[in-house]
Amino acid sequence: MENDLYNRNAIVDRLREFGINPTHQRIEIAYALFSRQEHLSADQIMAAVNTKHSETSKATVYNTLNLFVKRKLIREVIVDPSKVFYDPNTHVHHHFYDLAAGVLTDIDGDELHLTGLPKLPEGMAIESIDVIVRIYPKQHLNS
Amino acid sequence: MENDLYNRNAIVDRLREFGINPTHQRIEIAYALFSRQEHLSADQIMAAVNTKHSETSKATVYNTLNLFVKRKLIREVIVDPSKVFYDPNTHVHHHFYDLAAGVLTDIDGDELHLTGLPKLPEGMAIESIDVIVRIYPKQHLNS
DNA sequence: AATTGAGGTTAGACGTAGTCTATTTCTTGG
DNA sequence: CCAAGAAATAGACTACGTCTAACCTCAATT
Ligand SMILES: [Mn+2]
Ligand SMILES: [Mn+2]
Ligand SMILES: [Zn+2]
Ligand SMILES: [Zn+2]
Repeated sequence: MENDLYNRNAIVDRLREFGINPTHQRIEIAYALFSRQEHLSADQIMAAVNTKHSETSKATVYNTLNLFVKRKLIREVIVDPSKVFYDPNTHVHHHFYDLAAGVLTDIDGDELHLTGLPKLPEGMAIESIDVIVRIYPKQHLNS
Repeated sequence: MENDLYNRNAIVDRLREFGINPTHQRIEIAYALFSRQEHLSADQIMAAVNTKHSETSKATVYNTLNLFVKRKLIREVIVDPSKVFYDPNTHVHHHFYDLAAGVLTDIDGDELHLTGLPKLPEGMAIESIDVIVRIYPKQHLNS
């Protein structure tokens, strides 16, 4: 993985671009997300970062993810009432959410379009638009 | 409110239509949602139902809301990681979410349209499509 | 080299939405 | 009235996320 776009050197640069001091824990957490390019929960990220030897506390995982979100290095996806997913892809895009597997998949922002958005309530501005397409396996036996 | 569409008699009928045995607590919870026509959290519903004298336990509030959702009498809206909202409006529609106030507002399903939804992953079917437009007051000082 | 202080990490207590369990109460039909 | 299933309940419990207070790291200052 020498010329991986998401090697640790590239990640250090990326953190700096976003005004984030690249500490060891921050690099590992960013690496977990960017090298996989998947949607992970805080839990999954903590597990990924602590596989070899326990390096990072729960507090740091949450501190770091919240910092990354605030600096817009990553994005939060809220689809499951029981946990937040973190998304290394900050391009405009949307999501399939597989209800059976609990897995998110990207829908390209160039494919899916919205039309007819009504004017906003007075004095309001848009922060973001999230489209979630909830899907399930056809042969799924529902409770 | 004699000829309210959402008086308790109409609600009893509605519960029966959806195969729900209309007990006292279920009627009160449905009434809280349908008479207001607002998006409420479990917490707010419990408060609404227990204003005069405490009639309904937390367990019953959650049992009942989950039953209503399963029978599709109401719908869940997942926009805030800290609580679920319950929506008495089950027509196809979407939502503005005011991040500052924590309040949901409906966007009519006839106004906002989606185009270019890619084909689903193999063997999957759509359960629902949620569009959340997150908005904030323009003069909002961000953290 | 010692001191300082800011930024970062940590363990573990804490808050809290939602679930579960064991028990009690209600309803309904015989 | 009785039996039995359905519903409601208190309160223990779980789990995600936050907070606090102590500790560590490191670079700037003396
Ligand atoms: Mn958050
Ligand atoms: Mn639920
Ligand atoms: Zn994504
Ligand atoms: Zn709605």
